[in-house]
Formats: sequence, structure tokens, C-alpha cells
Amino acid sequence: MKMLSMNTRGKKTEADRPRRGAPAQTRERLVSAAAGLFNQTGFHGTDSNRIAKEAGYSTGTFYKHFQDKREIFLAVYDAWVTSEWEAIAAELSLGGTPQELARRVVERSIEFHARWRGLRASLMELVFTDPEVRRSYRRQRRRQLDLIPQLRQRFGLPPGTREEDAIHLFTAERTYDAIGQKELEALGLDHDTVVEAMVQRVLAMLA
Amino acid sequence: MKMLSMNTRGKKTEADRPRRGAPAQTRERLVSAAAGLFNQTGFHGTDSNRIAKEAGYSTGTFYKHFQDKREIFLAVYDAWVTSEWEAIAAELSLGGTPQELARRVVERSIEFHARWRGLRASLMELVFTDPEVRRSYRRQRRRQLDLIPQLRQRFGLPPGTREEDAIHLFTAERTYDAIGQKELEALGLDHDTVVEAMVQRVLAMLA
Amino acid sequence: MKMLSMNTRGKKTEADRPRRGAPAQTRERLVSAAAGLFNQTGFHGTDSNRIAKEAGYSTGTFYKHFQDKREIFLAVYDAWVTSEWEAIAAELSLGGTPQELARRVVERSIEFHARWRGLRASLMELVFTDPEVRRSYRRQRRRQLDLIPQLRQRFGLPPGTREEDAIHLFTAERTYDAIGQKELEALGLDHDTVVEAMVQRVLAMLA
Amino acid sequence: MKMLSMNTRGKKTEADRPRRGAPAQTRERLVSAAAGLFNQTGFHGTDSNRIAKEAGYSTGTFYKHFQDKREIFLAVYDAWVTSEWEAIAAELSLGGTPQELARRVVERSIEFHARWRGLRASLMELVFTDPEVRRSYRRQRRRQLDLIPQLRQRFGLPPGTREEDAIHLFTAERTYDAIGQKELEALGLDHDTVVEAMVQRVLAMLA
DNA sequence: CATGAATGAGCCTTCATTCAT
DNA sequence: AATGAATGAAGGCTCATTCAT
Repeated sequence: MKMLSMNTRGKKTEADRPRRGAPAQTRERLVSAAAGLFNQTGFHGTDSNRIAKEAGYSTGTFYKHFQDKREIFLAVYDAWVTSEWEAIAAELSLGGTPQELARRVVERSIEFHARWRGLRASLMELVFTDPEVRRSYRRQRRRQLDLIPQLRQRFGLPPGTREEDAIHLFTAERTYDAIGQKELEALGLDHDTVVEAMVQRVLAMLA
Repeated sequence: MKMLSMNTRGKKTEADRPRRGAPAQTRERLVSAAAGLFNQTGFHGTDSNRIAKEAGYSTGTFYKHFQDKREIFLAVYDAWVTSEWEAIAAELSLGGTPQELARRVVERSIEFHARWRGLRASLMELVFTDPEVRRSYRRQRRRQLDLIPQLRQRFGLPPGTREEDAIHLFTAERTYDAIGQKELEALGLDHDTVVEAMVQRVLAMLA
Repeated sequence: MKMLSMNTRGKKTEADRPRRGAPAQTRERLVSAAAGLFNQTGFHGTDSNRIAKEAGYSTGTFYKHFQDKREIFLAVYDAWVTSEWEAIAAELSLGGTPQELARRVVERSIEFHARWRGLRASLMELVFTDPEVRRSYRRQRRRQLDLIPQLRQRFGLPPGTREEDAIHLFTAERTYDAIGQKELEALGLDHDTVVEAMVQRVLAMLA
Repeated sequence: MKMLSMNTRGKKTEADRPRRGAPAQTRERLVSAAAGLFNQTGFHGTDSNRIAKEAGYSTGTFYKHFQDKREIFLAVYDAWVTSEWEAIAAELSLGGTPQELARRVVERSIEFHARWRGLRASLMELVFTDPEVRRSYRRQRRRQLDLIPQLRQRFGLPPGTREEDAIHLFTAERTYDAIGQKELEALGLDHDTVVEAMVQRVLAMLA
């Protein structure tokens, strides 16, 4: 999703001017602004009026497009997941040795978690708090889990168990979060070593 | 910590009555009530007046013992970590084959994450949002990480890398959360298989 | 007024389609929709965008035809009063014994108050709140009061005092409202007895 | 209710100072302020923050005592009805010829409706809009209707029909409202003549 | 004439925190 | 040490109205 590839901080740029335009564009701008703000200040730290203003609109416009703050969070989450999938898919389509491929996927994922670490923090809380967000989150995880066997097949590899795949996803998710949040330094760990270990794990999954 | 071994739900019990007691007792009751409420409704969903009332005290008393809501969250977090450590330590001290030991540790951890899943959700968000909480959280992780080599030594095993240990901790944390939040069912995974896989991983760490 | 003879509920019907028609038609459709909505939800409970949409037009169109919400309320009030007068006049023109006539007038009035009870509730509040509405309302009352002597004359009856006539109108207004609002049941009163009493009062006025 | 005998306009007086006092007093002050404001600006024209401020409190205090604006309106209505009943009862207890008594009751009622005409306007709308208000209003009417036979008995008079009594109440209510709202002048009616007519009606009821 | 996206003042309500008792 | 009434900033959301197209 283009809209999420930039604007992590919610800054208004000159190009964002046109008002009274297509609703879809407005909506996209709001989602983009919200993404930046949620990522910076967290869901609870972001107020809906601010989202509108940041997107270049006034208070009321927000509520023409979203029923409430929760709804726009869901939209942000969707956009973000989509953009992550697209990035990973792009990486996979580039080809190369399994080694190269694994490394690129890991790097791209880390980048993603780093850029959106604030959003992820809010997400994890809302997954607990809000049934709708939970539903959305789980749907994505399920899709991800379903994808792994397909990848194996594509690379002509023998199947693995869904349970092992899930544990791998959990590991990856948490580890990438740790890296994105600069937790490694705080724990006295070497960044490259951890990345390398993750690359190996990805390879192991595919082998 | 005794205070956290019960009262996951924040219910007032008959024994909670005595007023004007030792300050330490008051504090403990407040922490216990807060733990239950944070766990149920999350940090943002819990109001500080409610904590006091639930503990059997008045609003003002709360602020006599804690500077703000953040501070009591930190206290809850501390109490909770301590109680988890104690539980794990107790498990380890029971002895048995490595197999038995690993299984008991995994089971106890899962139990913990399940019981305190609400608290954990809030924690993950506050780790991002609040520097003080982040500091606390990282201190604990560091301690945990430092402990693993000691365990290996105790069992007369060869040393491993800190990075691998960290990844194991990440895996464990995220997987136990998933189990605690009933995510496995939602993903179509078999509970026992996942637990078994985790036991194997713990064993592998120690081997 | 034809426009008010139906559509008490503000439902869009198939016939309401044609757009870009004569302005008068547009206006009439808006008034009709507004009447239904005001009657259902009250003046404050009706939003102006909704009126436009219900009439099959867009927000802006509404404000092309009416300066503000108050103005359309006034228009609705006018249309409604007119339609009531016409109904009563029609009843009177049918002839019959004074008995029959009185009964028919009372029945028709009750019907009116019942159908438009929501509008009446809003009216009574706006008469207090809004000078313009007050002026309109009083003009109507005055016309009504002026009519009574004419009726007496037409029936060859001796004149009465304007004050007694006014009190009769007050009685009728409030009693019909009570009936329209199903207040009688709530007070444990017999509907027919009350209606009969009102018929007698009308007769007494004319005698 | 003393609290409603003054302060029709919601002005803060010097004596209203004491803060941090008994909750009952606070509540009473809020009700009194609300009464004044509702009466002046109507229910919809009054905002809850303003009520608090006018009573000498801050925003939050309002919501410690009332769940919402509707609830305080109900409280105001109750206080007002009570005070009216007390006033009428006081009048009745003074004794005198039926003539004198009837006149005093009429006069007192008119005074009441005049003073609280804004509140009455809001009431009539809310009776339509809000089921809770409707319930309250009807309960009062029922009590009033139940009282009339008791009065007749007390004066040793023959019983009348409940229906006629109800119509009398309707007449009185609407006529007193008209007088309170200065409608008489607008309709070209003589004030004293109307009052006299009402006195006669009251007497007729009791005879 | 009509559209409908956009506006923004303002309302209701919550809740962390203070402070007089 | 405890109380609990009071505070007030701040946030979510609505809706009458405007205006570029």
C-alpha cells in the first residue's frame, strides 16, 4: 500500500493539499495520518481531532469516513498488513538462492517491525481489549500460516507441521519486534548474530 | 508473592476488611486489586478510583501510596514477575529428569501467561509508551537471560550463545502468550503438540 | 394540503423520484419529509441532512430552499395548520344536525392531533424558545378565535365572550393532545366518555 | 421545596459558597441551578458544564451526582412538582369561603406556571421524546386526578366523574400556560375575565 | 438547480489527580 | 493514615451550515 510506504510520522506534506476531492482520497489521507500518529503516540495517545487535522481536514470529516477511532485503527491495520505482504511478496519474486532469499525476507520484515513498532504495541493491546481487532489480527495470522505450506510446495520441499510453522511465526514476530524496539542493545546482544540466527531458522523451515 | 497468587479478578473478599492497618498491608491490598483490574480491563480501561474502592479504600488513600497510576502498574509488574520467578524456581528445585523438569517449567509458564494475559497485553503497550516501564521490563529480561547460563552450569552442560538464548526467550514468551490468549484454537493448532514442541525446545537449550 | 395528507412517517415512496423538477415541487417534498421526521423524532432529534436525504435530495439543496432548520419547521407548521383548517372546513360544509356536526369536528380534530402529536410536542417547545415560531403560532390562534363568532353567526346563534371561546380552544387543544398521546389510558379514563364530553362542550359553545 | 421557591434565573448568590460540603447540599444546588437554566434556555439550550458552573461547581461534580442531563431534568421536575403541591396545599389549608379558596388556588397556579413556563415548555417536549420523563409526568397527573375526589369529600360535596375532572385539569393546565406565556394579550383577551372564568370553573368542580 | 464533501463550534462525558476535613 | 468531594483538562462525537464543483 503506497499510502503506508512513507509518512510514518504523520507529517503533512505540500502535496497533500487538494480538498473537496474524491472521498477515497480523503479516506486514504486520514488512514495515512492515523497510521503515523498511532505509530508515534499509540492508540490511546492519539485523539481523533488530531488525526483529522494532521490529514489536513477538520474534525467532522473524520466521522464522515469512520464511525469511531476503533474503526480507523482497523483500517490502518489492514493497510499495514497489506503493505507488508506486498513487500514480502516482492522480495520473494526477485528470486536468488534460498540463502539470499531468506536474508532479504528477514531484513525486510525487521525493517517493517522497526518502522511500525508503535503501531504494533497498540495492536497487541487492542487484540486483547477489542474483539473486532482480535478477529482481524487472527485472520491475518491464519492467512500467514496457510501461506507457508504453499511456499514449501513452490520450492519443492517436503511438508512440515502447522504447529512448527506457528511457533516459527511467533518467534519471528517477537524477535523482529525486539529488534525494532532496540531491545537487543539493551540486552547486550549482537544485532548481526541475531539476524543471522533468524535467517538460519527461515532456511530450516524451508528445508 | 503471595498477594498475586490469588485475586486475578479483583474481587473483594471478606478477609480484605481491616482498615487503618499497617501501610505495607494497605499497599499490598492496593497492588492486588490493581493487578486484578489491570488484568481484566487493561491499564487504560482501569480507573484509579476503582482500584482504591476495589481494595476497600478511598480515592485519596490510593494517592497516598502511589504517585500515579503508572507507579502502581510498575508495582504490579514487579510483584507479578517476582511471583513468576518464585514459581519457576520452585519447579526447578523439585528435581527430576530433565524431561520432567522441562515439562513442568513449560506448564507453569503457560499457566502464568494464561492467568495474566490481560496484564501482559497492557505491559507490551506500556513498554513502548512509557520509558519507566520499558526500563523495568528490560531489566527483567536481562536477569532472565543472565540466568540461563547459570542453569546450564548447574546441570553441567556446555555453554550456548546469549543470542540463541534470547531468541528462545522470545519464542517462549510469544508462544505462551498465544496459548494463554487461546490463539491456538483460532489458528487450528493442536494444543498438546505445541506444548510438546516447546518442551523439546527447552530441552534442546539445556543440551 | 395534499403534501401532508400522507407521509406521516417520512418514508420515501417510488413516486418521489423526479429530480431537477420545479422548485416548488422540490420544496414541497422537503417540507413533507421534514414533517414526517419532525413528527417522529422531534425538532431537535431530526438532523437537517437527513431531511434532505429522506426527500431524495442532497444536503445543499435543502439550504437552497430554506435558510435554516427553523424556517422549514415554520413551513411544516403552516402546511399542517392549513391542512387542518381544510379538513375542519370540509367537515363543516357537509352539514347535518348540530350534534352530528360537532361530533364529526371533534373526531376529525382528535385524528389530527393523534397523527401529528410529535410535531405538536416540538411546536410547544419552539413556541417558547423561538420568537418567530411563537409569532406564527399566535397568529393561527387568533384566526381560530376570530372564526368562532362567525360560526355562531352562520348558525344563527347568540354571541359569546371571546374569553370563553379562548378557554374552550385551550381545553380542546390540550384534551385532543392527551388523546393523541394516549394519555387517557395512562390515567385510567374512558376514551368514549371523554370524547362525548368534548362533543357536549362544542355544542354548548354553539348554543 | 424551598430550593425552587427562588432562583428562577440561575444566578449565583453570595450565600452559595461552601464547597466540599454535604453531598445532599451539592445536589440541591445543582438541581436549583439546573431549574433556573432549563427554565431560561430550555433543556436543549442548556449544557451540563454550565449547570455545574452556575451552581458553583466544576464540570466533573455534575456527573458525580447525575448520570446525565436527562436525570437532572427529572430531578428538577420532581422538585418543581413537589413545590407546586406544597404551595397549593398551603393555600387550601388557609381556609376561607369556597370563593376565596378557589381564587387563591387559581392565582397561585398561574403564578407557578408563569414562573416556570420555560421548564414547562421543555417538559412538554420531553414527555413526547423521553419515555422516562413521560412516565414521571403521567404519574403526577394521576396523583393529581386522584386528589380531586378527596377534595370534594373534604368539602362534603357530591362526587363527579373522573373524566370531567381530567378535562378540567387539561383546561387549567393549558390556560395557566397561556397566561404564563402572555398569550392572552397576544390574543386580545382580558386577563381578569379569563382568571374569573377559571375561578368559576374551579368552583363548579367543587359544587 | 443540484451535489455532497467539508467545516468547526460546541456538547456530553470521563477520569487522573488534589485537598480540605 | 484515611476520607471522598471536588477539580478541570481533555477527548469523542454530532450536526447545522457552507461552498467548490
